[in-house]
Amino acid sequence: MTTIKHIAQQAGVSVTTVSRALNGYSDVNVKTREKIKNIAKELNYSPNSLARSLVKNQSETIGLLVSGFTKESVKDGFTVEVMSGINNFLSETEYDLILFNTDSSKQRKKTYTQLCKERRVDGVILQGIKRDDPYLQEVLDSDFPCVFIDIPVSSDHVGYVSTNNMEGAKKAAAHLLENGHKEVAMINGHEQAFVSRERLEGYKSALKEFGLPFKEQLVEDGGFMEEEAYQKTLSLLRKNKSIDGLFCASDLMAIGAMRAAKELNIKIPEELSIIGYDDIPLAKYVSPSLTTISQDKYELGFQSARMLVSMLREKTAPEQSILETKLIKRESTK
Amino acid sequence: MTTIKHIAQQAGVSVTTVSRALNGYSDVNVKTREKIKNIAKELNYSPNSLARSLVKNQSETIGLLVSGFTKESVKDGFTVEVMSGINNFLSETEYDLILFNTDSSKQRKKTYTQLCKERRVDGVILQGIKRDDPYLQEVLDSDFPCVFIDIPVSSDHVGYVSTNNMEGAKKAAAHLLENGHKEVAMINGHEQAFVSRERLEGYKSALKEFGLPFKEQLVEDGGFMEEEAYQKTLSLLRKNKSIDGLFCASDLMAIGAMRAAKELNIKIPEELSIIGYDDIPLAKYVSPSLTTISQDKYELGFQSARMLVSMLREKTAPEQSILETKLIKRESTK
DNA sequence: TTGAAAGCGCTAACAA
DNA sequence: TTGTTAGCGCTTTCAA
Repeated sequence: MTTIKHIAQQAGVSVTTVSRALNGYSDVNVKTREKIKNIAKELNYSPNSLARSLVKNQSETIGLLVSGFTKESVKDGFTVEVMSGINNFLSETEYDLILFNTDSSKQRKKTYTQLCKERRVDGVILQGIKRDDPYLQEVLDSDFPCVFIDIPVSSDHVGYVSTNNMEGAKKAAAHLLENGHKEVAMINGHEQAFVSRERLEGYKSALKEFGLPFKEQLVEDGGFMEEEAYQKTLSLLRKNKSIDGLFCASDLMAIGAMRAAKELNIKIPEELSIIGYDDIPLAKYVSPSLTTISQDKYELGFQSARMLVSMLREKTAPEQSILETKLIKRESTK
Repeated sequence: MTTIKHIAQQAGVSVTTVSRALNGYSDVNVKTREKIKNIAKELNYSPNSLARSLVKNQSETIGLLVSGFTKESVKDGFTVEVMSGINNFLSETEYDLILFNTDSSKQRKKTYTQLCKERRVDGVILQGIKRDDPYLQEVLDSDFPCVFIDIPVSSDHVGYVSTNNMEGAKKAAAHLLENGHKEVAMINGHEQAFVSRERLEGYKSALKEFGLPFKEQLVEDGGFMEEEAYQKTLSLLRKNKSIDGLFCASDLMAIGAMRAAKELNIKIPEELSIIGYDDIPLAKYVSPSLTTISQDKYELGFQSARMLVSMLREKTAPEQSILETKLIKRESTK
């Protein structure tokens, strides 16, 4: 493999000059530069980014820590769309993405920060980490430039991008209440998700606005999983015959809920309106198609990458960015 | 940031000894090792993988070149599932994944091989590259250990994993023909996809087996896109009223085709049977649910990672691995 | 405009 | 069992 040493030899100059010529420094003779560039091309030279990173002490890589990249959770295209946004922004920069799998056994031995430190990534994007994740604090304690997705935590080196979950959930519940539903239940995600807390607040807030009491027994956690939501909905509907509206904190769970309703011969939306959250690709295609709160997953990724790169390049302070949601009316609600 | 130098100082030994102790070499005194390990922990030491890679001339990273990681193509979860398989295998190894975006403008300046060479990746997995991609040859000409997904090309440093597209397509067409369909059309992908050729062959082969002639005018390319398939199906059905079966080379296209049929008030499957290819998550949920040929996308990724790692670690020869497909009977075919 | 020299953090002969 | 030395490929002072 060709190195600048080889080029220097061929060109009869020092490695310093080669380095300068190839990196576009101005203080090098035009002819020398041309000569060097030609030789480099001839020799099919590729700079060794490892060597460069080592001396410059920056790797031009960004670490991506995602959970939810498992076989099962591929279905709700959430993580992918986020990644697609990140990827698209980064593709216009000098940074490459290095993917760390947080579900691996490797991860259990090496903490997130260890992984990042070893690879000397310049910054990190985190998505899908739970509130009780033991390593979350570690990341905060480190001094890695970080952007969290959907984790409203920040410090001098940590920013986040999220959507307005509280408003979104409120919109969802309000949509049902506006249309005359009186007994609106909720299938939430799980205790350890930041967004779940916020969405619960939104739901409560809507109830309050419509002068309805919050009833504990109408809220269940579905763990963001279709099957679990199906089970919970089943028991919810069996126990509370008067439920006429159901807000699910994810589309996948809403799909599970729809299945439960069908099984109980409850007509959607005539007897029960169901509204989801996320607007995943599936939502449009299920039958009846799913009314939902759309969040811009691509933008979530795109913005987090943008923020991180800005922190790295322009030394800007981390921000707290909140994206808005949108109600998408389809067939599953009256 | 702590280095082995610091540790060496603290421990009163040479850096060599530290290196050996930390890397688990046997020729180091137990007490010295313990001492060094303790100091390392105390100082919160993290090895610098860049330095190590530089000297060892291997980076323990695998490059992933995917196309189809754009905002639009997220819908058919194909790429994601493949990535999930790759990721899952690699998470049990020492390798990390570095993601190169092939749709970027950066890519136009730097070829795939350049990206890989600069980052000194140990091997590469390629997916979604077209036959006419100018860089494909370059990869072949290089000496990077490579595994292609769905590109049946191999050499002494290139293996591939694919599914039996010919058989799969044949199964699809045969499924329609067996059930009495006489005029079976096909919406294929595009000219530049390896799999499209093979699937066309499978389709022809089934026709032949059932003693039916191949009719050029019954085959159109839908570019693997829902919208395009919708358009093509529309014109196909308008021109050929006798079509009673349709084989689409991807589920997404089949979904587009279903929409076209609905628009023309053609009943599925009573008047027209439609069969897809891939078995993406959507397939089960559309209405009527889509009969399709399932390919194991996760396995595609998993196996390619497995092969590559085996090539890297055990210096095994690249293989040609072909996975089988499975007919999934649902409601869209009689 | 160019080069010599030092060094980024690590590994690996080789010698002791 | 340990240390000395050289070197991976590059950038960056500093001096010429």
